[in-house]
Amino acid sequence: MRVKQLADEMGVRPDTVRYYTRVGILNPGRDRGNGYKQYSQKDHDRLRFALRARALGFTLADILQIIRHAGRGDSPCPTVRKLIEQRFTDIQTRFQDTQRLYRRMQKAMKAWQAMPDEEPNGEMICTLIEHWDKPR
Amino acid sequence: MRVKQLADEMGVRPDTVRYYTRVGILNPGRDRGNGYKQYSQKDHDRLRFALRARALGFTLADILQIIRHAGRGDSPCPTVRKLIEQRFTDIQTRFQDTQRLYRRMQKAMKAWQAMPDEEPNGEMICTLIEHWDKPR
DNA sequence: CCTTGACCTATGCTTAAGACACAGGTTTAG
DNA sequence: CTAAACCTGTGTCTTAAGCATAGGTCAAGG
Repeated sequence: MRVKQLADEMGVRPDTVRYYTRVGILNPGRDRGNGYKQYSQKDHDRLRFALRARALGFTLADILQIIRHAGRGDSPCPTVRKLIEQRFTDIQTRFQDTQRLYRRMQKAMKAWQAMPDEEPNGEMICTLIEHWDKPR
Repeated sequence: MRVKQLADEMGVRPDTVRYYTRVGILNPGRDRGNGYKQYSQKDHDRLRFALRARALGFTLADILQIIRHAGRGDSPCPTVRKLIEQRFTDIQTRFQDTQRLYRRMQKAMKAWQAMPDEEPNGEMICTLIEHWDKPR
């Protein structure tokens, strides 16, 4: 199986398959003759696993670590439980940051409705941005 | 004024000042003699502006565009109003994506509390991940 | 005068997860 | 047999800095 076929079956782009190959999640052989990568059923299973793990917030480095564990016969589950806690903390932080920014932007856009456009002068580049949060 | 002094005054790292210089937001001169960058009051004002704009969700490319506008004497405000709408849409999308992932992770972690660790077999790498959302 | 150590600087490389560009190879239709 | 459509591998680009490295500067001490 070649890049495009595998990508189409899993609903991703060929570049994603190539990238996962580059980082070592997939290990295709090579077609002697034209040098094209040849993906096996094992690669197919791994890609399916990787996409599910990514949808749960694991990084590709996490996924690689989990696969390596499983490859040595160990149960990867304890690692998985530990890793998802770290990723959960990360997402929590990102969520809060994004929310704060979201609200700040909303507030600014609303305040700007009542403000006129002004020309830049020596000190100020844009009064909207430089005055948006100190209306006093 | 050199890199560190400007960075300290604005509460950022020297690398941030260097990066903003690389992308063209700051334009220091050079100290003949030792070749160190020399930042002026104009750079100081620009950095202050850039940090405020970044805190409102503008990208550095946006900021550069706004500064260029102002440099030609045009009022950058119409551009600013247009750009923040685009960034607001971006953040809205990111906020929703992050929220969805946050909830998915929460759900998975809860479901996993009742699931045992299992060894990997031929098809499965980790049952937690491969079965988390189809409990039948 | 010289040296040690602390601090500072410029430059280039690395990051995450792909997207994109490009030159060339392959396959299918006519 | 050729032209078009499609596919492939490789390399570069993206954000907004963080980090490593090698070397320069400055003050204190001998």
